[in-house]
Amino acid sequence: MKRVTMADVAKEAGVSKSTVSQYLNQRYEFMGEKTKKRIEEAIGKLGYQPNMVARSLKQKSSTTIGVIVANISHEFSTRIIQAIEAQFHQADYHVIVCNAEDKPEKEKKYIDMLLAKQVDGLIIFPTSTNVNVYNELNLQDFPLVFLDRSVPEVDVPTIMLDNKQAACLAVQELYQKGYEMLGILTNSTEYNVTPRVERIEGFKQACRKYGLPVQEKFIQGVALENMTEKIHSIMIGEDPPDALVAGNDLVLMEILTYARDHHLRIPEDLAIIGIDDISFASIYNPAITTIAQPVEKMGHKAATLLISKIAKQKQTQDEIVRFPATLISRSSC
Amino acid sequence: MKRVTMADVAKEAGVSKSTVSQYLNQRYEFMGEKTKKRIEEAIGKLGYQPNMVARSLKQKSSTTIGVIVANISHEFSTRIIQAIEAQFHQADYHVIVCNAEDKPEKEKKYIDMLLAKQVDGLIIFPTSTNVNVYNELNLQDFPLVFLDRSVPEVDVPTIMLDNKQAACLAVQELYQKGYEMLGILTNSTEYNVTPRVERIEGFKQACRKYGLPVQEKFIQGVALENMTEKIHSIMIGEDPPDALVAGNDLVLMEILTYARDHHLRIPEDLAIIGIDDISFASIYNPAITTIAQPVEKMGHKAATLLISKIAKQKQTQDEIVRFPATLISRSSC
DNA sequence: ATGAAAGCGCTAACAA
DNA sequence: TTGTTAGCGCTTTCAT
Repeated sequence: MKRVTMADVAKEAGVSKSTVSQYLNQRYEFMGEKTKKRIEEAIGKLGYQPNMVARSLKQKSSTTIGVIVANISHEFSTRIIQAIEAQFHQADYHVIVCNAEDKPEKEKKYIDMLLAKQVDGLIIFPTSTNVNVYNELNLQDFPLVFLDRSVPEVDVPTIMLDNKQAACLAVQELYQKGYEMLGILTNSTEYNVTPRVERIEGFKQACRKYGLPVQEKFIQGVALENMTEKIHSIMIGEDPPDALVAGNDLVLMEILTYARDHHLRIPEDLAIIGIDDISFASIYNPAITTIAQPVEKMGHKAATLLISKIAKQKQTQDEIVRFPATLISRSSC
Repeated sequence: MKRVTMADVAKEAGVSKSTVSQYLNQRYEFMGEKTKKRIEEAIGKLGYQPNMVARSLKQKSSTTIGVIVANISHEFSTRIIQAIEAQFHQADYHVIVCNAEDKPEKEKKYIDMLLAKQVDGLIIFPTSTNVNVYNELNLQDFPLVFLDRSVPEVDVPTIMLDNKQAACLAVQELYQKGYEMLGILTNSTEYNVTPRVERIEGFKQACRKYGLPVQEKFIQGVALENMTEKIHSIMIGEDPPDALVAGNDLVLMEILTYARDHHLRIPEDLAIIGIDDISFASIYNPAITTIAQPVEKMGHKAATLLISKIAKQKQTQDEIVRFPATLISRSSC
């Protein structure tokens, strides 16, 4: 497994390394046709492959960026990563994806590793606890973009859903369908994760707007492990809600599982709307109404934003870009 | 954004670069306590972060491996990638994931890019058309492992499902539930993609074993775009099958969508078993029986195998490791 | 116990 | 038009 280097090509072609380098970097301007041809042949004959590591060392750019996702198990995460990857692939960048599993220490560790690998930029779904780390990066003018969540203390361009509007859309739909006592369930709000907090807030605002009662006991941010239990306590109480908003795909699964296990008919016994349009919502029986994030657009935007930051094109950047959610109305409510 | 180098640390600590390097690589043996302390302090003070690119250039190892997945849109792909990533993370490797989108040219391009980046190894879901490329890698003793699909012409360790057994399991379950006319649908078999071909083969063998009729018209490998049409032609024909095996998750979605649109009751009008246990199968109404791949085990095995290959520990390696599928029986059939 | 120096494969002035 | 040379930041003999 011996690698062919530029020197080998140079020797084979009877020219110097620099000439080969010129050739590889398309600086043909002052290059003789015959030289070009000979280098071309030498490369072909030896099966030369440039060594990006050496190139990176010199150029101080790895044409690689890192994505640190808070939790890969949401369909939203994998889908937006695909969109991001597609965009960077076009720009000839590679993407290293890291899953922080909602753990700030892991996030920190990944940031360090990625920086050590000289990535040219970072897209982070921030856990909020590493504020000093983010600020440090920012101070050094390191290309950084936040996704999905915002960190008020840090001045970094952020791509996220208009969460309040999303929750509002859900409430509106339920209101219009005639439901009167709504609830919303999200993952734990312990760490003030933006989407959860904002969706709950939007939910409340919308309820007030439509004159619906706001029952705190039906508005819960609770860890997934305890979700079933929480749902149960809500549903067996006096005057249970007639409609529930699922804060994300995983919560939706919990609710559907509960509904099935307890023979709740959807939407007769309980109407459901899920925030995040997941693949099976449309084929579920009955089809589940959802609030969709414009995932591709968001991934695309995050990627192009980072690319432009890397290119130092200090183009005017809105600090936070909020994308609108759309309602995908189906039979479940 | 000025990076601190080893030279800076050396100066700050009043020692030479080599000593700092020793320190970083834990070669403390002959190092004075005071020197150690001073280097430690200098690193802390300057906030030094080693440059992995420089290190990689010297060491000829990037502590990065590449995974080229044939098609990321299968839940199987994303889940097994997670398992692989988890394993490499433990070994302090980074993983670059590339999606070949079932296109051999893209696969080839990714292989070249990853090699240029000096990845230490590759896990590939092979498209079969790049046989010469695989052989070249193999010839050079480049650490390579195949996943999900085998390539007969190439002698590379391969981790895959025991596809025949999987299909057999599906048929057995349907047979035992009393179904008599079975069919199986997979993605296009045009390129002889191992799982599709083998699942069909296993299906046929099992049907014969149980004395069930083998109707070629109910055994189809067809592109996803044309799946609905194909299902329709099968179901409206004379004596349609009373049970269908879905070759993978995407096919299952197609069948379920069709069933819903045409008001086929499951399992009364049509029983269904899906190969690949996807998250929503259990909460579907009715719950869908599936054949599960031991995804985590497979990812783990692929990763450890590659790691051991990288470590040149020429441990005895079975050329192809086939993992058994398991039946997850639910109400749908 | 620590330092000097060579070199990994490439790029980019600057010479020629 | 092409070659010479000096690094990029690190590791690793080999001296000292």
